[in-house]
Amino acid sequence: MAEQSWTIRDLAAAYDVTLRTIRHYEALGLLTPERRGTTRVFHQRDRIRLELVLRGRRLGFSLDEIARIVNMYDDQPGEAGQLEYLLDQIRVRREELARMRADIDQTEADLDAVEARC
Amino acid sequence: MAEQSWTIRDLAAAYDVTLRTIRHYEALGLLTPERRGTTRVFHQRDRIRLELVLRGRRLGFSLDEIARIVNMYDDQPGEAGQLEYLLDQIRVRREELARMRADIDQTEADLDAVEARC
DNA sequence: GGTTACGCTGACGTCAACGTCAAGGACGGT
DNA sequence: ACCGTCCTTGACGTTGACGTCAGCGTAACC
Repeated sequence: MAEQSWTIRDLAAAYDVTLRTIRHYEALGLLTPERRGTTRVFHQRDRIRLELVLRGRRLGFSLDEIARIVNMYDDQPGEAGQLEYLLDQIRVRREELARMRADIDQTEADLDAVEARC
Repeated sequence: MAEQSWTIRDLAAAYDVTLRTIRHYEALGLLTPERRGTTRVFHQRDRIRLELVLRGRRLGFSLDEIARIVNMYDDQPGEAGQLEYLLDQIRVRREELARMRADIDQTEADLDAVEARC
């Protein structure tokens, strides 16, 4: 069975983003579609990447940070220094996520209080 | 005992933001310091507000959204329409927070996987 | 063979969230 | 009297994340 592929328009519709956004993400190296002539051809890999990007975006990360994060998924951690760096980045992200979770908890508690006042 | 107060510099140092940021937040109505002459004088209320703003910021909300949220804490929900609107806003925020929590869970699971690969 | 639909690349515009001067007023210390 | 420190208000600059428009190519359809 041949590998499935999508046009830029397909992808934009599927994830509710604009064509410009997808092109922008490619310019930043977040997506690396195949080219047939000048036309972009997207594969499953690109869909997964886009999902990662959008999730990062919802979590408030900059596209720059997201780039570093998604590249962690692909990188073969060749050298030992690279590996160390990678694990360090993971630790940093975990800390951010943990603080976010705490912020969410606090905010929800606050919302509870506001709601109770009604 | 007199109410405690702080200068703009105190507040900036305490929350690790710039003076410009604090002035910007005042311009947007997020902070409403007292004035002694032209000089801003901050009180406990402003500290609490600033904490809310920074939490909202860490969660990726725009200052505009944050303004609406923090004002929910103060508003006396006068009319019934206002109240309805307020509760609706709370519901919307809760949904966003819930999705963020899911995103965080997913991202942490992904980080686990990346880490395990090492 | 003209129109419509889709694709591409520049390149300039926009908006939020500040950064960064410039120019000045109000203090305390020496 | 003058310095250093803190405060103020404009006002223009910057960065990120796209929006938007111009100008063009191509493939399908009628």
